Amino acid sequence: MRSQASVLHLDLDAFFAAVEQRDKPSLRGKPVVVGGVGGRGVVATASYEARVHGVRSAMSTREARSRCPHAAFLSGRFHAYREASGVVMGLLREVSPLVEPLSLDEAFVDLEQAGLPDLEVATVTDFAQDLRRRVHEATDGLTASVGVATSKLLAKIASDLDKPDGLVVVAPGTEQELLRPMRATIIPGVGPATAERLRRAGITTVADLEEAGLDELVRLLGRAHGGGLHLLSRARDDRPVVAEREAKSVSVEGTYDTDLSDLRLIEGLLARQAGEVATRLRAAGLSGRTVTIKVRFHDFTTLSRSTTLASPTDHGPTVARSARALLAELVAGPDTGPQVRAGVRLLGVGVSGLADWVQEDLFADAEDDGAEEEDEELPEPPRARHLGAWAPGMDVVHAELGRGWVWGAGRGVVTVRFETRETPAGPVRSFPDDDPALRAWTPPVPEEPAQDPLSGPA
DNA sequence: TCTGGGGTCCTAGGACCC
DNA sequence: TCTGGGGTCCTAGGACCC
Repeated sequence: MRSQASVLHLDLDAFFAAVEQRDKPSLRGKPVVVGGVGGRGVVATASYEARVHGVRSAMSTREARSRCPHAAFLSGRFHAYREASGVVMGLLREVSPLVEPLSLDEAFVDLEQAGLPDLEVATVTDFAQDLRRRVHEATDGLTASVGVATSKLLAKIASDLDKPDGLVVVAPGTEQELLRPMRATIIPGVGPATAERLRRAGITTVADLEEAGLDELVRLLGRAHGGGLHLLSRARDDRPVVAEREAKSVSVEGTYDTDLSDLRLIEGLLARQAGEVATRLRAAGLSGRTVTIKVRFHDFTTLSRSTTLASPTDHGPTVARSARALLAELVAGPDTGPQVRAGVRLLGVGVSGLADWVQEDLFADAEDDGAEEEDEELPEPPRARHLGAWAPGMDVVHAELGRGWVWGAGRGVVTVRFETRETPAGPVRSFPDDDPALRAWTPPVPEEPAQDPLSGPA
């Protein structure tokens, strides 16, 4: 534990939804829900206006629609989220060399490295308020909630106490009195399963955790988890802020609007995902030895199968071949074969066991050349057909009318609202969905140079 | 038509080696 | 005949986080 409040945690408020409201003036002050818009989508972020109606993260979009039918349901624009995140992370790195991003919208900052005159509560409070103001300015209006404390645990909990647009500094020495009355689930790592086990043992608050003692927690939750919780419940947390954390795996998965049972289609989709994984590996200068496929059936049971290669690869066809072999084993299995044929709702491919180099292996190259396969004509997956090219919320540009965003699409018509971050709320116009004057818009400059291609959505 | 996508960490058992 | 440990790698699954 540090003796001074020098760990800062910053969390952008309702991040995805806030970026959408910033960039879509007509949505400011209105309920906005960002997430999967298909039949099996879930909510990634709801604006505070939508939360009033009970819309929450991880809720199915179907339920969110029933709770808040008048909300704007948007599928998400990750280029915009990455851009905004890059601005914020850049700002944080200006302030301290030791910044640990946790996701696009969250980071720890080590204030011991920030060059403050001292780390008294008044000083870090002023500093944090100034930082929040600068984030607001640099992002054109996004708000951040900040917690500052003597540890990561307390800083993170504190940033949540006065959300949105809040600041809580936990005075050194007051950590335990703050923590004790709180639910055990306030501690990161205590999710539904752990909470239920604890509840059955009569443990619901942090104070209960503290009383339980190490032995009981280890008995209930296992060595690592129990031991960790024993320390955290006493506000004992020495985890350092770590700037660079290397990726350990890269994966792609997809849930389809209707269950898949056509084996050729499943194989083709898996091969496509393998190619995407390999492309992302190469973009990050990584390669890996273990290929894993993930399959979820109609009843939500999920299984994975993996295989480890002799040397690391970043080669699409090699990943695809492993994935295909793993699928073939499943299809041949007496239990899993019928499950696959009964319908698959999710497919995924991942590569782990990463190294930041590719082993020279002439023999592997020779094999690959022989095994290279032509891309076969694949039936379109149901999701693509369902959504079409115009996803709600996406950026578009019209040859005469300029930039706008897709308000809705269907039955051969796209509706666009013409407005941007810099304009007032704009007019709505509809077009045939194959109107050549209308194109998807992507940012002119590639991406934030500081952002690595592995950082994904939250 | 409940239940996304991209990750991390942990556990547990078996193989294998010393 | 009986009886070890420890360490590492691999696989599968589960919990959790944002």
